[in-house]
This record gives sequence, structure tokens and C-alpha cells, in this order.
Amino acid sequence: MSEAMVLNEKAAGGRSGWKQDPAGVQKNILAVAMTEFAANGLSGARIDEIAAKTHTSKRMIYYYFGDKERLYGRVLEEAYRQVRTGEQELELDHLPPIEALKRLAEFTFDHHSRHPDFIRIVMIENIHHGAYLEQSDLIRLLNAGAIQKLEAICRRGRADGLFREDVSPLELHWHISASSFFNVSNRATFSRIFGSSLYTEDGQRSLRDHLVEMVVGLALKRREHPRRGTRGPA
Amino acid sequence: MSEAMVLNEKAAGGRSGWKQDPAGVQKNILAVAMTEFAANGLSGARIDEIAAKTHTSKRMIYYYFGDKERLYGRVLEEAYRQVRTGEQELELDHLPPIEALKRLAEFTFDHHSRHPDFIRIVMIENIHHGAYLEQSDLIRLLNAGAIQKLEAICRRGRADGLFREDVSPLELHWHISASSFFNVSNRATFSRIFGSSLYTEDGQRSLRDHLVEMVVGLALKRREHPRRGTRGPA
DNA sequence: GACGTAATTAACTGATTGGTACAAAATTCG
DNA sequence: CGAATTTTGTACCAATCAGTTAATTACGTC
Repeated sequence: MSEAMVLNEKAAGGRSGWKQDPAGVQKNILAVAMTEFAANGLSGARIDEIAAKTHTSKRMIYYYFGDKERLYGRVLEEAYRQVRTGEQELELDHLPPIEALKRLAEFTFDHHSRHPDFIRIVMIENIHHGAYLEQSDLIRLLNAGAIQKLEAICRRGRADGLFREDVSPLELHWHISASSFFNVSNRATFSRIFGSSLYTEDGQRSLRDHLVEMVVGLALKRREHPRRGTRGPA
Repeated sequence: MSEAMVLNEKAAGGRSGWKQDPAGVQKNILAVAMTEFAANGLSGARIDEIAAKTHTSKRMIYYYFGDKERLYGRVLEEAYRQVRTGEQELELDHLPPIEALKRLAEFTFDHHSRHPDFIRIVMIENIHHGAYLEQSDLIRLLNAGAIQKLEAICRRGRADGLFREDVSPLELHWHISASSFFNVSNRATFSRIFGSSLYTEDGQRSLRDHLVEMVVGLALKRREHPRRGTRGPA
């Protein structure tokens, strides 16, 4: 004990000339943690590894974030914040409803592609049954307006007599999200099983364009009678 | 050492009257491991926990499967085997192309819903960048014919002049998979953010029916000229 | 300048983990 | 039947892990 104290005195000696930067340190930890959790998941990521990749020490992770799970929860919030912030830049009000819907679907597809770490964090969160998301008021807040753009488009589309009366912004959002998310989330397995042609530039454009076509088809009023008992738009 | 040997002799004494069942033990381990890996992921699952839930000892896990990762790899194969086996039961050849496509899309959506553990294992495998799937010849074999049914439908649809000439079975498969998979994989986060209305019986039916409608719309030849510069099926 | 608090580093800790060593019972084969 | 092999269980092990302790430096206030 007294020997350990002596050793401590020796080892700690000599560190001086530094400035406190609480905000910077927290930010650095969060950034590194985001990468590590996205790469390895909550269970797989290692605090020592995260600490080693920051400009600070493991102690500060516990000082600022409490424990591993709370750090992960903060990373989850930060991931949502970054992505939702990126979505604000999309301007649709000046476009006619059909154009606006297409633009939104295209943007969403590409936006997901641009944020693989966000996709992975959400994948990991789903593996953990959304338990950490459940505890976050911030994520709820960040997502509160997530489908308002779609709602506005649907209102306008219906008012113009172009969209179905029963079109559901929630479902449209779901379908757009499904394809946009899956495109990133399952690329590893899908491409290994079925080849990587869909993950080329042409393949991605095709997927995106067809998603747009399908979503618009879902939103628009039908113009034909059913054909052969099917309800296909034909 | 000699004391440990004595203790070993004492502890091991008294266990007799058992029959060897190598196949049964392996099967039991695989079943338990599937549940544990699906629940906790590769990193999060614990060998001791898996062993405790089997009818055997941890030693047998290593005896039969070598190590944790190889066990996981076998679980992955087994998951694919079960799901692909389930898909064989679908008979489509007697149906007209449009009906067959609809039936396939519906079946796929429901089939995914019925196998949450498979979905979770694939999610986990994607977190691990498909690295374990990459090492499996069996999975490749199991998936070799995964889109043959779709290919046959598209051939028939094109021959009947109903489907687009450039319809891609691969893309159709992708779109059907995207929605079917996302429906299970992201339920935890989606429902926490947007509510659970889409995960009721009515909501699921709506999602499935709209998926069918969209996919059929993608496959069918268009019957109209573009409208207002859009390429929507209108 | 003294004091109290915040921020920071390095070393330490007990528990857990995947895997191994040893031994015993069951089974097979010549 | 005996020897070799397979199957099985228990106890053990070194490394890793998330988290903690002790100490030092920086900073703000009086």
C-alpha cells in the first residue's frame, strides 16, 4: 500500500502543462466510441480499445459517461442527431407533390448510403431490442418530426387529387426506410450470396429508381380497372 | 496437482449408466446455441451459458465444434438450412405469372415473420461483415437456387407478354427481401419511434399487401404514357 | 495565496471468459 | 476379452474485461 503510493507518486510525476478541455474530451470520446461500437457492437467493443484511440485516458470515459452502456446510449443519441440534422437540408415545399415524393425517396436512399455507421448502430440497437433507444428522450425528440415532410407531401398530393385518399405517410415512410436501410444493413450477406452487381453504381441507381417508382405507384391514385382479377397497377 | 487428481477422482466417480448419443448431443448444443446467439450475438453470447442450457457439459461444445466461432458458424448454416427448407414447400408452377409473383411475395413476407431467430442471426452476421458466411460452402449451396422460383416466374411472365422485358429477378428478390427482412429486423426501433400500428395484424396485412402491389407494379409492363413528366405508373 | 473543486493520468482489482487438462465411462473392433 | 478409441464430465487456467482507487495538475473564487 505504501509502496504502491510511492510508485504512484513516481509515475504521476512529470505530467504538467496541459489545459482542461472538458467539451473537447467528451467529443473525442464520443467520436471514437461511435466508430468502435459501430464496428464491434455493444458487446464486442472494448473500453480499453476506445480509450486507447482517444486523446485521453479510460478514467475520463467513466468520469464523463458513467459506464459502457451509458456511453453506448450517448453514441446512439449522437448517431440519430447527426442523421436527423442532415435531413433538415432537404427542401421539398416548392416542388409539386409527385416530384417532392420522388425527391424524398431518392434522398433517403442516398442519405442512408452515406451513413453506414448510423445504419450499423441502429442494427446493433435492434439486436438489443431497442432497449437503449427506449431510455432516450432525446431520440424521441429528434424523431418527432421525422415524417412531417411526408405528411405534408401527402396532404398536397391528396388536395391536388393526385394521391390516394387512404395513402398513409407512415407506410410510405416504412417502405422507403425498409429499402434504404436494407441496402446498407444487409449488403455483406446479400452480396456474398447473390453477387455484388446491385452494389455497383448502376445497380444502386437501379435499386433507387425502382424504389422511387414503387413508392410513387403506391401513393398515386389508380387510373385503371383491375386486370384479370389482380390489383396490379398494370 | 496430486490433490487435484484426487479431487478429480472423487468428483468424477459415480457417474455411470449413461448412453452415448453423439448426434443428439450435437443437435442439442446447436439448438441452444442458435437461441443464445440470436438473443445475444456472437460477442454477447456466453459459452458457459450455452453449456448450462444444454443437457451436456461445456467440454462437449469444444469437442464437437472446436471453439466459439466455429459453433457460431455452424449455427449460421443451420439457420439458413431451416429457412431454405421451409421455402421448398411453396408451389408456384401451376399459377399464372402474376398470381405466382404475388403468392411468392406474400409467402416471403410471412415466412420472414415466422423466423425471427433466422432474421436476428443474419443481422448479427451482417454486423460481422458476413465474415462467417464467407467461410461456408454449405450456405452457398443452400442459397444457390434461392431465386430460381422468381426467375421461372419472370420467364413465364415475359413469355406471356405481361412482364417487362428488362425485369430483373434479382432486383425483385432484393425488394421483396428488403421489406420482408426489415419488417422483422427493425421492429424494435421503428415501433419505439413511430408507434406499433404497423405491427398489428391489420398493419402487417397492409404492409404485405402494399409490398405485393409494389412488386407486381415493378414487374408488369406499363400501359400508359408518362404523366406530367413523371414516370409514375399513375 | 489558500482552498475547494474539476479535470486528468496511471496503476490496480475482482470477476468473467473462452478454452484446456485430466480422468472416467461407454463403445468398438480384432 | 482386452486394448484402443470415442464420448463425456469436472475442475482448472491465463488472459481479458469493465470498473475503481489514488494522486496530480488546472482552474476559479475569495
